[in-house]
Amino acid sequence: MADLFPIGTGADASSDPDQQLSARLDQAKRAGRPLRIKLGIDPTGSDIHLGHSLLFRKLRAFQDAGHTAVLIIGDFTARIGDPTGKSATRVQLSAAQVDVNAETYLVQLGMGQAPAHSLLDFETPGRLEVRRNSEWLTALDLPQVIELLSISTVSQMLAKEDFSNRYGSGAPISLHEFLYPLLQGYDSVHVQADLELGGTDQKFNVAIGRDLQRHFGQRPQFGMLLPILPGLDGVQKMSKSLGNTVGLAEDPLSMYSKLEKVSDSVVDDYLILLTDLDLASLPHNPRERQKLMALEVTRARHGAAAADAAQLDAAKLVSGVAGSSAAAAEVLEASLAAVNFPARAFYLLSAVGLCASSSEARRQIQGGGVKLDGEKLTDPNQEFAGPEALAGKVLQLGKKTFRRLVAG
RNA sequence: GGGUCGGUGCCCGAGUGGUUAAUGGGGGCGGACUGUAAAUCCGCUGGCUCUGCCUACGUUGGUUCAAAUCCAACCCGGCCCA
Repeated sequence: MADLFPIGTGADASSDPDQQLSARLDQAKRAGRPLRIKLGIDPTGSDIHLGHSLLFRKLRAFQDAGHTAVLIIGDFTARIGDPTGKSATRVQLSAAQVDVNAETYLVQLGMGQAPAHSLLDFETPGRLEVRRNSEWLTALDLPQVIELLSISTVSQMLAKEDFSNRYGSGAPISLHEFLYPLLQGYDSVHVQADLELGGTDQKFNVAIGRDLQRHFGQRPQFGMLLPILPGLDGVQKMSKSLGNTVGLAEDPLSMYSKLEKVSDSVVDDYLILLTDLDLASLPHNPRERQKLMALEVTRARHGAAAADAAQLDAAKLVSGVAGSSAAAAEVLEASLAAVNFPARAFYLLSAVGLCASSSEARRQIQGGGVKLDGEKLTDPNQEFAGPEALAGKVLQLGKKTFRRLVAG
């Protein structure tokens, strides 16, 4: 399912360890050294989602085959922002924000957990290097930067679709954005990567890495380009900034509920890319397929028991019997400790975190979207004297959001 | 550096002195419907324990009873020229 780059055609390709991955593997094996598999992630958000998990699953497969995963936390490049797939200049992140994000990434990848249950193997010696690219990128001086810049050309950069689109439509492109592919490529030089993993949209960046490695006298890396997972909307790629993701850290219920609602058009893609199921053996009814996919993906992350429970709970939620059902056990609790009584309904909603603001809460109540223990609230000014009147009850916003109120 | 056009709410984009928290789309959130979703229809889409008060049209000042709308300076962007 992955594309290799370069493909390695031509007369002598099959034996050239720079053109044919199998030749490189043989060579490494004879030399008794593992390959260095580079995967870079920019800690621009705080969640790893299913789109990323494709890459990590592949990286783990390399680890299990005895190779060294070189995970690069792009703490420096994140501050520039990868222009790939972007139609506007990215907001630059602060160093502190990047640090926080990087930390949560590692936890989600399984740092501190046993390899059997985690996405990456953090424990077996020699299987994982975690590097931050600020380590070497902050040390570059101007002559070195100029050297990097001299390796590529303006027309090469403008040939990249994202840049040409923006240039063509008159959107601004800052010069520093041209630096991104070069810096990412320089990462490959610094860690001496044999192979870089990435989505198919990373081909340009991987190719730049090869150019730079050659320039600095190293043998160029291979690129293994994995398909891009479509997002929940079924149209655009799964991406945090588009809000169409399923996060690995999400609880089974929300993971399942999101997945069982994806467009029919991407159900098969998810089955192929995220599960090991055989498509031919699956039911043809689209709804059945969809639910099976959601269940299987949730199982892979949370285990069969939790996934099955999530499926049951999801069914109960839509049929509207959530209040007292088993699902209620999983409902988030909200403390009334921070609420100042007497509390009016709209204030309660915002104080408990169900609505972003009290004005929004007021509107939701007026719109008929709020229930308390299954009973619709109609008056935003309805007053509650004290916590005793509310403790233990379930406050509901819309069909999917619940909070069980607890005293203290 | 010169010329020119422009910067409006999450995004796009109307509005060129006065019922303007600011038309209209998109997106989002809620409601109805359905096999979930989509599509469709309806409501909402600054904040505040709210029948009132506060903050908003790049920034800062100014003119005026009154400014997103006029003036000045500055900041930022597009295009053309250098």
